[in-house]
Amino acid sequence: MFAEWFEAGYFHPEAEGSPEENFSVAIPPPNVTGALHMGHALNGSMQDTLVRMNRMRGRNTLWILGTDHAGIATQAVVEKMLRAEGTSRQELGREAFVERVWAWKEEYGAQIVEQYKRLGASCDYERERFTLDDGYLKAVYRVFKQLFDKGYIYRDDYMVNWDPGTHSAISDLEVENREVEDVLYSIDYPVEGSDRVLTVATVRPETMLADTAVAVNPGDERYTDLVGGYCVLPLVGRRLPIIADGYVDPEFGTGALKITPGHDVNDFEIGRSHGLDEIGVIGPDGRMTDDAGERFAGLTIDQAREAVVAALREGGLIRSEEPYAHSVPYSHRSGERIEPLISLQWFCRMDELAAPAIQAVESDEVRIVPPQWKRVYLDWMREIRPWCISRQLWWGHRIPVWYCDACGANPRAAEEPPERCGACGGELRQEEDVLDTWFSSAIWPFATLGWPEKTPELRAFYPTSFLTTAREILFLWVARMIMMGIEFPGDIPFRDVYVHSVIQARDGRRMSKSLGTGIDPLEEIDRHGADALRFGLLAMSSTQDVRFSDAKVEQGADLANKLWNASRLILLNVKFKQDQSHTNSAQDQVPARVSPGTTEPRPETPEDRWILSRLERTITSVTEKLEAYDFAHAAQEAYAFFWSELCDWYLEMVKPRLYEGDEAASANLLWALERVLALLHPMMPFVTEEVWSFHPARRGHLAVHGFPEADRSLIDVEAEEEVSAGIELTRRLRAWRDLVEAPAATILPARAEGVEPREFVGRLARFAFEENGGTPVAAVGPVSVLASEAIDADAVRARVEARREELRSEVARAEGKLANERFVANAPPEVVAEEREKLERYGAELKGLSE
RNA sequence: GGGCGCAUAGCUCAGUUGGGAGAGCGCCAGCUCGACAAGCUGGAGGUCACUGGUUCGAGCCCAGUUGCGCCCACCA
Repeated sequence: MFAEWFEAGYFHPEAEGSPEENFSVAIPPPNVTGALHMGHALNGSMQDTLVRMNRMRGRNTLWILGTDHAGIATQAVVEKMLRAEGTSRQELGREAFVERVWAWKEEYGAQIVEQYKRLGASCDYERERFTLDDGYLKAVYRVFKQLFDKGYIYRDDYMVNWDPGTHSAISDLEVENREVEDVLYSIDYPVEGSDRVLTVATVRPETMLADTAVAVNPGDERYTDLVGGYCVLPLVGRRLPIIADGYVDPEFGTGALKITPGHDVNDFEIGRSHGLDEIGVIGPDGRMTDDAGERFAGLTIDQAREAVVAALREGGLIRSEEPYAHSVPYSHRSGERIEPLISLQWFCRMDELAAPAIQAVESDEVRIVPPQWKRVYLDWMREIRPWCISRQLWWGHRIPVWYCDACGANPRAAEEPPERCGACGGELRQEEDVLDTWFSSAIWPFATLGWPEKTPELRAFYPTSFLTTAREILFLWVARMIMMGIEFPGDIPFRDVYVHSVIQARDGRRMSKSLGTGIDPLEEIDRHGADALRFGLLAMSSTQDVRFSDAKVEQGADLANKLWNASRLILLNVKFKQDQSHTNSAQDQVPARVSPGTTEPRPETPEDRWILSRLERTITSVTEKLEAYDFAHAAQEAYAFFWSELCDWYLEMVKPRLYEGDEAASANLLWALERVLALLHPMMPFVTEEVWSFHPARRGHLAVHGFPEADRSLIDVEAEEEVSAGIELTRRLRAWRDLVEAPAATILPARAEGVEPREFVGRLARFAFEENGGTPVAAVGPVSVLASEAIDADAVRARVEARREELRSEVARAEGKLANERFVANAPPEVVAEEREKLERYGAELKGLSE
């Protein structure tokens, strides 16, 4: 089925028309390292549903597909492979290593794309992009150069999150804080020229080797006299100025704080404002440097901590040790503890870029749904800090900056490698570092369309229509796309951002590979089918996080099955000229493929008018839900209409007519089936397309069939009321016979009092309505059940008594309400009227039963 | 420390503006009804976390309490 769509070119639109009239989506690019996980499956199902709906509406629709080179993740995978081979990236050298990664990408990178096809995703597979392909690289370099020229990009020695695992700086957003139990050491620092000591507290005694000051609060009278003096750093002997800084909390510990500008973010800030020395004792490899002193150099951090503590203990300088729970930064990428250290990195100033991106969301030009995320976005953007964009990796976009070692001219950025130094003509050397992966992701919506070239695709499909995303990348990715979109192509990258919920594991934990809690969507597809998984995911999605529900996937599978079976009933029995020549002999009882025709509704009976009316209401409602990104209710409403109203009721109502060859019934069934298939197709493309292939009105694929638009003229309130009443009566009659334990197959005699019920009532409830004669034994609504051998008199009496009880309490309830003067006075008149009507109705029934 | 969210049937979740608590699954009973037992029919099952308030009326609004979850954050 997928191949048919694909080969027909439905997913590959011409680059025509304007973004306003077209519909386009840029897929959040999966990592090349990845396999389809449940997040992709959910996200993909949502996007495909809207993409297919809009394509069916006849809009020129593009769903751009591609993958992300995912710098750190991919490099790590290949490095692991090299280790298994007994070699390393250092041994291979940069060029050979990068070649290996490319080779790896060529071999495995296509996997995830194939998996999207299994899900049924109607992406444009012919326009697939990769964040490192040639055109994309050009776009990245153009962006870098322009930001550089504007002065936003600069190089600085600054405190960064150093990840000893990946040997690279990483951004604040890639750091996760974990609660950790550490030991808080209190250490005495002797005051110079005095026998006093300042006691400082730290969980990281090894960093004391890099201390360059001790700070106290300026208002702290205990230490006023010491400010301006010095401490002597134990083990090292360095003189540490005692400084005053408002940052220090006098309430915490002794109120004295050791300052380590080289290894602590706060201390770094304090150090810069006081002009303190910055000493680094921990190297990029996570080991102590020579500056830590002979005694400690070369030790790992843990070893150094032990050694420092031992040495301090020996000197009697540790005043106390106590357990201390606090949060510690860990690398989201490698899982190792982050070392804050000072390092020469490239940064991008964000203030100017953020301002219009804040404005765009404030004004709802970019609409964030659900709306609570708007504030989260705005709060973060208003506090935005410079972005460290360099990474000490080899896999990625090498920063397009060149240095001249000969004359030491200022580094220059260029889109193409410059030949020679502009100043002295000397050889140039390109920056070794690569860009943060998110730097290239940030330009995804327009770089994939060919920017900076003025391509037809860019003209036709930018800005894109919407973005679905998990909230965890709201800052990491979404915010940056908005900034870059406004800065470069000059327009927001998408109108709507839909932040979807997270599907958790069955036990409520996070789905994660490392926890072993992941559920593989491909296995679910194997087991239940892609349609079932899609339906299940849409139906279980919500505004809040939800646990993965096997039941919802099974509900989807059941729906697919029901669609097939109900269609079989309709298509095998409907009166329509069938072409037997295409009989599919491979499958038993599968209806023949039939020649094309057209369907039109033919509302002749109230039942016809009822189902047609209900169908139009369902179309309206499901469409509204989909447009509001309320996939769960859209899916479940479509399910409920099809299953309950169409199958359980209408099909049963019209069976006799269908078997007799009633043309109106046939026409209505074909019409309803066509519209239901089209309505469900965006959510469940495979089974609907398959069933459609047997529909006599078939013209071409359902994938490009018109999406149903509700026809208000078919809404019929009168028929809805009449048939609803018949359904209600049928239900009550069935319940009644069950309660009196009437044999299921027996047709019971009854008499209609007043209005004759619709024909289906007697048939479906298995009652025969007689004109006269018989002894009434019970009243069910307007129906008197007549005595017969099949009915046990005691059971009837019990049933009638039970009903009396029900009615008495209902009457009492209504009377109580109406006796309350304040209710009658204050409640809206229609509510009061309703209550009066109930009292009357129940009262009448009770009276009837008592006679 | 700040922000956001969640507690409703055995389970997973809905519940639009305040006017008799719903779905799917599970459970019980019945059913070879000319599509479907992956089905059909009927049924049982709820102190809407707790306390107080507003209101004629509260699952829904307000205040507080308890228990969970997530995000952000530079107290050693």
